[in-house]
Amino acid sequence: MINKYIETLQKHGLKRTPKRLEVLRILSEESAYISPQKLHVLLKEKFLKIGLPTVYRILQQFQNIGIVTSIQQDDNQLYYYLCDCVEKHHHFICRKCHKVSCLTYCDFDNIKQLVADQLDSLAETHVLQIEGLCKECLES
Amino acid sequence: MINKYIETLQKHGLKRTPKRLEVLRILSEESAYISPQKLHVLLKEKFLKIGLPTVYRILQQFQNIGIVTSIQQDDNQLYYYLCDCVEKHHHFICRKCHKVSCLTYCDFDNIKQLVADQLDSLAETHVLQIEGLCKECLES
DNA sequence: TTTATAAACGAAAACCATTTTCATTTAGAT
DNA sequence: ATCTAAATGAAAATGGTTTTCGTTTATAAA
Repeated sequence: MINKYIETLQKHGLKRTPKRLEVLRILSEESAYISPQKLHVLLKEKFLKIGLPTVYRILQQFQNIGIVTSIQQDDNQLYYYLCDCVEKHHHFICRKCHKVSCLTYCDFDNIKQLVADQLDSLAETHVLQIEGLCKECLES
Repeated sequence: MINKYIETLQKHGLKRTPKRLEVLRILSEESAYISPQKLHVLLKEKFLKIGLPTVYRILQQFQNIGIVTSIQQDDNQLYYYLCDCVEKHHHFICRKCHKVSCLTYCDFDNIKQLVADQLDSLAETHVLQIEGLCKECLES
């Protein structure tokens, strides 16, 4: 599974460095979104010397090449999660455990049409963030 | 038009201060989203002494009582715009002139159902941000 | 395998939006 | 007119994120 991401790295001219690989490993084993700070703590378990700027750089690069997505929570902080995003879809985020789940849903074609009809405007991008309680958190 | 917002202020126990009224006036004459910094500059044209913390406090309070909405742009900054939001709807934002337009559209009922069906989860909130080019910016 | 080079990285500081603290002022009720 | 909680200004603090720059490393070519 990680191999697919490594290919994406190389396709975009990003070198295959130990730190990038470890970030991929951590993110792929994590079902919840994660803060750069927490990722930094996890990375320090493996690397004696790794700075927070490196973590930020890696996350930004990964976001640029489309293998991570960032979300902004109410605390005005960025969080990140891994998603290949091959097909258009959205994510459901549990506000309690922070788990991110893919939702087979995207209404952008409809939205584009409505924006054209109602506003004579051109919709180019959209971001949909859905939050609530996941199955496990509902049961507990 | 502003009167409605003033009522909302008082309904929520916020005093009718000159600075809050001026913020309402500026926002109601502004069709684009605005940064706290720019709002501060505009407010200083009328008030000799007004601090940035006051601007932030007013915007947060207005957001709490539902008369302004905040959005986060790629520069990691918060911007604000006025909207009464009486009915469920979303906004279209022009990425060039930053104008905010209401769009008669909300698919949340459907989303709730899909989240229940696909994930056995409960969708509680959603944020949809639609960006593109408005009519004027398309023509120019 | 060695070498060359651009990319990656660490350390430290800078940046800057936002928040907090606290003393003073003010809006609105009595 | 008086009172009191809310609002505000000033200054500093906070803290997430970015920049700078010198050093190291991944990778391709020799």
